[in-house]
Amino acid sequence: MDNPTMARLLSQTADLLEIDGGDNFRIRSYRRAAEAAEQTTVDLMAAAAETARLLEIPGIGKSMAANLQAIAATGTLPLRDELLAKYGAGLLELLNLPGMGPKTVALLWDAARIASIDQLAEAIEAGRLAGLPRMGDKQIDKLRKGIDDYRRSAGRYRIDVAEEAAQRISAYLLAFPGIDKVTPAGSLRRGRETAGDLDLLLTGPACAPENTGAAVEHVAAYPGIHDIIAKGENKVSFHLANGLQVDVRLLPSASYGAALQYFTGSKAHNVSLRQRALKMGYTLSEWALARLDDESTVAAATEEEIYAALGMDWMPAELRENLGEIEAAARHALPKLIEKADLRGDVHMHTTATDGHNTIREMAEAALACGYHYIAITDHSKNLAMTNGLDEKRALEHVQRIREVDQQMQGRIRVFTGIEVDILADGALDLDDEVLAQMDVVIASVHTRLEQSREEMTARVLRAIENPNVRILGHPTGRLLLRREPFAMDMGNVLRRASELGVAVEHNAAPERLDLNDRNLRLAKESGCRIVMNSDSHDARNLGKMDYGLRQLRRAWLGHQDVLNTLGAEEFLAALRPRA
DNA sequence: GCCGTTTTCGGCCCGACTGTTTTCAGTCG
Repeated sequence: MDNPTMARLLSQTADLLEIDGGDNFRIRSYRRAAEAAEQTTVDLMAAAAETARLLEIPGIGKSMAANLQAIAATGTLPLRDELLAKYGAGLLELLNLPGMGPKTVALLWDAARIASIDQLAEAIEAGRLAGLPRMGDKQIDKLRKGIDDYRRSAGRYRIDVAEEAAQRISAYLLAFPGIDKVTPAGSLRRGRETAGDLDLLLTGPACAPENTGAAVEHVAAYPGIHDIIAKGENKVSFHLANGLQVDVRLLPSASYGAALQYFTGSKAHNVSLRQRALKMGYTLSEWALARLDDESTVAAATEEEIYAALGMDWMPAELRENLGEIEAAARHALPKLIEKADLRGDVHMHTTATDGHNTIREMAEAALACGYHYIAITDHSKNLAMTNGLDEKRALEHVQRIREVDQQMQGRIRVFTGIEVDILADGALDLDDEVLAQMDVVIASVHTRLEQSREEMTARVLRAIENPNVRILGHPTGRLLLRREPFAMDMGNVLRRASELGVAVEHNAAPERLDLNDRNLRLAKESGCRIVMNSDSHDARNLGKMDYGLRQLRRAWLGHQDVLNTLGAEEFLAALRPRA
């Protein structure tokens, strides 16, 4: 069982306890433990053998350690099983409906023995909800609509989808006189891979308190709105046609910093920050940091002054996940994170020889325009027949052409030879070693989805990187690559071995790829594994588009020195595992 | 149930919006 699955069991137990009317602080502990299990780079299955290792994780105490050990040993948690037996599994699904919290779930259960979304839908149609406390016509309509929406899909949205929506809505809002600035907050600002909703903050004269009426009406008139969820004096919430929820907030400029801090989150970061504020005699809200005694404002206009008043350095939004950044900011020891200008090369791209849209020369010119010092051309190998993958003979001819273009560029940019080979089911590569030995950069990637077990998949990749020609492990987790679940691998083992062998691990920059998630990137950093950030471009226009991948690197606290292609051309080649 | 600038007990984050409440509970972020 992996960490996210264990985290889910704890989180469900918290939900069930809440429905059951359990102690709020005990419930919070289960929530906190679930978050800890989700975030930690410790492999909980392995750590379950040693209680001390579990206790080192913040949020895990004696009882939670015992719970994790029970899960590791039996695959289930007794308390959760007990509560599920009492209420049934459908109850947890009810919590997914908008406006449906534990109190309402408990009410529906107590009053009407409703324990699933289907039963709720049936009860609504049969009119059995009328007359229950807090169940007026509007509430029932809201539930009916919520069930429809939930069945239609919901879930989280890829970050580029949210960003595009943010840009369109911003352009509309900025056209209104008196709205000066639109700032996206929330997961979009923190650079997460997905966003559950979109938070937009508005400032300007039209957003001054007591004077927001016209601006609110303008927001509510946005042509892309599917339906309005809520509309107040300083907030409008709505759904777009694709189901994405947008929360627009109108703010006085005096409290812009407090609001930006607050709505950027994450929730865990904010909770910690407010606890810190309380200890210092302050209270922090979305309006201001204020004194507890006389309620006078200490800081509110900018994030910088709020963090400063709390004795901390300002930090980039990507770090705000309550993973130690608050302590680091208080010690004035925040890391200097990698930036776009630090990247000097891109060593994964395709050309017209296989499934790319541009020639070698065109890719080189485009990379030069991006300010890169070097690239590697890494077309597909023969196993990917659908891409016209290169066999041994064509691969050697291609190498020759790459070297010619390298000459033609006259040192303005270096063009390295390379190839992206496929890792076969048994861990062998699909091209001969003599050919691979000709390449500056050999990226080994898993492309085919085989129904292999976690152990088989791990063994397959471990064998592939033993090949001395392999210099970079590509698509290490295959995330979203096949639009299904990522490859299930023992990433801890793979990253550790890659580090020992000097094989670098690729992090793909495209929003639909993002090969390594936050946890795996942190794991790579802890393993001493070198990361290479590539675009995997199939089109010259995508070469410089590294923004999404960069934000993931920053979220994992990676700095310039942690990413291999921040080095110059010759240093980069020298730092890779020596060629066979 | 966790944790320690309140340190082994006694605390544990804050405000807006909604609906149905005649003064507030529940949900959400």
